Amino acid sequence: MKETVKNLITDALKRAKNEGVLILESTPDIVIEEPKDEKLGDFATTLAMQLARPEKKNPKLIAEIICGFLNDGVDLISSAEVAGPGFINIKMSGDFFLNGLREAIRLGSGFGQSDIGGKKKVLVEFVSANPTGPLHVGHGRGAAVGHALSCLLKKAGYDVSTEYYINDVGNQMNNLGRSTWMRYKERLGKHAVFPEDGYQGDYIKDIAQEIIDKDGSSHLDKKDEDALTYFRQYSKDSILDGIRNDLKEFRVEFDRWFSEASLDEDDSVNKSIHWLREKGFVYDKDGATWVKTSQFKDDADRVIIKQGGERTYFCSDIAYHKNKVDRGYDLILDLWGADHHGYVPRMQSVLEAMGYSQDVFKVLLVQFVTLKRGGQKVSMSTRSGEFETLADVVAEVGVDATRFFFLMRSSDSHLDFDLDLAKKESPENPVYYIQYAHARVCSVFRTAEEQGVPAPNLDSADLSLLREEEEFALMKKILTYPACIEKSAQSQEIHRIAFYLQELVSIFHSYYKQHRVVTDNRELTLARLLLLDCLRNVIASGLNILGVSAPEKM
RNA sequence: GCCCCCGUAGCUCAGCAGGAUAGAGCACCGGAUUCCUAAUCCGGGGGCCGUGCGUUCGAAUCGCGCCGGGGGCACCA
Repeated sequence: MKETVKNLITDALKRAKNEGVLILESTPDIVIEEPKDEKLGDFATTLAMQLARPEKKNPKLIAEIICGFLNDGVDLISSAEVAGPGFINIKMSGDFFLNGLREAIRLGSGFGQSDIGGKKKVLVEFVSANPTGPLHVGHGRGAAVGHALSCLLKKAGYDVSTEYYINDVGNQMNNLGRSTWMRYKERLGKHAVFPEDGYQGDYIKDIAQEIIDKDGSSHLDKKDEDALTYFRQYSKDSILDGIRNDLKEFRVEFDRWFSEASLDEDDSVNKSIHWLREKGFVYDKDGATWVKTSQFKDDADRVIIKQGGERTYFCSDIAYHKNKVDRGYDLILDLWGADHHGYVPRMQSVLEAMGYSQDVFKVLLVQFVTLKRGGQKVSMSTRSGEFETLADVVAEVGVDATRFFFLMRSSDSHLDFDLDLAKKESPENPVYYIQYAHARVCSVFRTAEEQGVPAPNLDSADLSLLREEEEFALMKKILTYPACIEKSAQSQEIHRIAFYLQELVSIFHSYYKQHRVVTDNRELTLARLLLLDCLRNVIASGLNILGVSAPEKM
């Protein structure tokens, strides 16, 4: 839409130049904005102010010249006026919006699809919680944001894949295995020393019980080492199944689950270290092996192999990220919890050392979630195992509300998640406000059908019958949907979609109150239905990006 | 000490590739239903945009300092 306006202005500038009224040595970048106050016009540009210097003219005068050309014989513009210090305010004609609406209707559910992504291959990695316990609310936010962002990027024309990285190697897995093993022994009345840094949660006891139910006490005869191998594997699989299931319930699925262990199978961890060593980025000190990240963005070198010969998490992460880049993605997007922010420079540093472009890897930090109940913070201590799991929250407030609450705030802001509010099936709850609009539109269509009004289409309905102010307000908002998609995708800010939907739907509710859609006037009814059909598409499309359902009835 | 995020209405937050009188929801007060869903709509009050300085014709928006809140600074993951 703005593009069209831009073209009209560019055209006006050309004519001004041809007639010698403006010099225009270089074509300026024309920025189209929407005035805060609608009464001023549909669009505005500060172009004249920008041109003041190069043209050596008063901005107001330049604005007047440009307005002259815009007002002269441009059908789509109804008026162009100078305001204030040199703003150009433009009102568009009804046809301009009706044309836009026709195009939106023609595109149907494809409306909003953009190609700014240029089919660039993007890999979005998110959640990637360690398989040592169930997902908590923090992971939930990451899951919702990651998934919604993937949908958004697809809609914006990127070629998106999603991935979950499973840290199924190392100390924590041993710890997990030992924790379950000890709980198992405890339950069977044997002497057991629970590891000091073991996993405390009740889910460990549940897994131990599962094994008892399945295998009885047969593992007691095993050597410690053999038992551990079994308990480690079993616990990991069990927890991972739980995670997969929680995510599925939360409507989040991944294209690929990438196991850290698989990086050993093809020796790629060692290969990465070797490669870095050959290039001189790796050295040995104090019995450990270090990588020279401080040569790049990091403020210290980092250990990749500990004194005991064990690898750090960072070590395999290097191989994993190299693997991701080598798979040919144009952009690697990682969503991390904000507590990992200190980890960003070292990852960037290693990729830089490896000679990859600095633009290929980007981390989005998702800030913390504070759960509130009755105005009180809900404590979330993982150690004691009394944290709120994602599954608990979903069970309490439902998938739609949970997802929406995670997505309605900028992800780099801390989030206060008010459980009482999210749970309410009442007007204070913003999810229902949007969903209700969709249901309402569907209801109008049911009424129309009952009254024998056929489904409208561009041939049967005459859109020029739409003349109400509120109808144009609705059209205008609908038509900014593609721009909203693009801006959200470019800035990777999913909350913009949530805000857009609330604004869009608010205009609809207001329109609905003032004008009846299904009336005796068949022609007008068809035109209004077609407008609402388009609206319904946009709401459904936006909600779909957020992973929130668009109900036909409420 | 260093690093990241945040500070805007009573509360939760938008706005921040500088622009016209700073917005929304909730809460509060007052109204609206013979008719397609009142989970809705309309109206009202409410703001030194944390603070100081700087850049600019113009700053909530950009830069620096300070204050306040959250988080992070492992041979943990």
